[in-house]
Amino acid sequence: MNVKKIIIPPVRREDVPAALASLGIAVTAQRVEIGAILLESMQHLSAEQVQARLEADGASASKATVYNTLGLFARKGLVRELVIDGSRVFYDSNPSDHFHFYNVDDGTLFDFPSSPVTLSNLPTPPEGTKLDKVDVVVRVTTK
Amino acid sequence: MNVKKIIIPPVRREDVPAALASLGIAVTAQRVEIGAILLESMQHLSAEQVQARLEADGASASKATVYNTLGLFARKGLVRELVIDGSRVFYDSNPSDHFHFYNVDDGTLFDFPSSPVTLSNLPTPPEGTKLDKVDVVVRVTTK
DNA sequence: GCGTCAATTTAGACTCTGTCTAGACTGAAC
DNA sequence: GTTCAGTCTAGACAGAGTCTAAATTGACGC
Ligand SMILES: [Mn+2]
Ligand SMILES: [Mn+2]
Ligand SMILES: [Zn+2]
Ligand SMILES: [Zn+2]
Repeated sequence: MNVKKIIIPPVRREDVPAALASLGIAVTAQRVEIGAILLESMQHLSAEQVQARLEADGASASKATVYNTLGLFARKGLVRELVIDGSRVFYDSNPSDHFHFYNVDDGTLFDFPSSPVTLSNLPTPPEGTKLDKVDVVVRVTTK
Repeated sequence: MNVKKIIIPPVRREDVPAALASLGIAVTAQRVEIGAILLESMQHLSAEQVQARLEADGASASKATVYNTLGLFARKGLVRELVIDGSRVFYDSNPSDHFHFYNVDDGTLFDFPSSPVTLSNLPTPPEGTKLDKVDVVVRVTTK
């Protein structure tokens, strides 16, 4: 497999088990719940927000499971980890390449509108390393 | 002041008080110590690393002072806060615009070699917000 | 159905970074 | 030498995330 499989939201709840399986993620009740929450739409959720939605849905998972599951999903490429503000990590249910706006005053996080942003003349990675991913965060303040 | 004053390392220890003053930072013994450490060269240090170097230099400052001082320096534009990996913030003594490589395997952080990297067609910031800064982090793994 | 077993989940202790508070200290101004 | 605002300090506290050891799950073979 040279081209990485990508799952793009929205994914219907009933299709979540197959989506997990297609990425080699063993299906469990908790993983389906968490997957259904994330894949409902393209969004950016913290671990705490995921756990809050679980409760709201009448489901639940321990803190350890929430963290383990989000970490697993990120390693498998189902979601993308975003390090934005040092106080918590966000998980992005849109794993395709795109950039972000972050409002430092109110903490809101947006995707760039789809537009032909280009990053040119990227230097090659240092000797002995290979590119993993490029994160672009444009920080804005409320005017 | 429309163009922001920038201090570029290295700055000799004896010149640190004037550098602080020029940015409107009141000069104190602890601020000079911390400034001297950071401005010795272009580098990326965490709060913990700054405190360790203070001890190594026979100086010291409380944890609260280290954090307060780094936050103050960042607000005044002497250093730049870098959010790279969610476990701690780095302070970059090169405040001019530049991008970073981060090796996720060993935690090393490099500046891009100076090269004409360009980010084109950046969308305009969302209504009601204005651009603060653009952070580009290229994550690499050890091959 | 029943036992086995590896994978998963769990509660809660723990770690770590960073913040806060309340009092002590500093030093410039008078 | 008194005052006082700004700064510094120890240590309590908070919040995100990790770890551990035990309990649970569920697929599989019988
Ligand atoms: Mn933090
Ligand atoms: Mn963290
Ligand atoms: Zn996104
Ligand atoms: Zn840098």
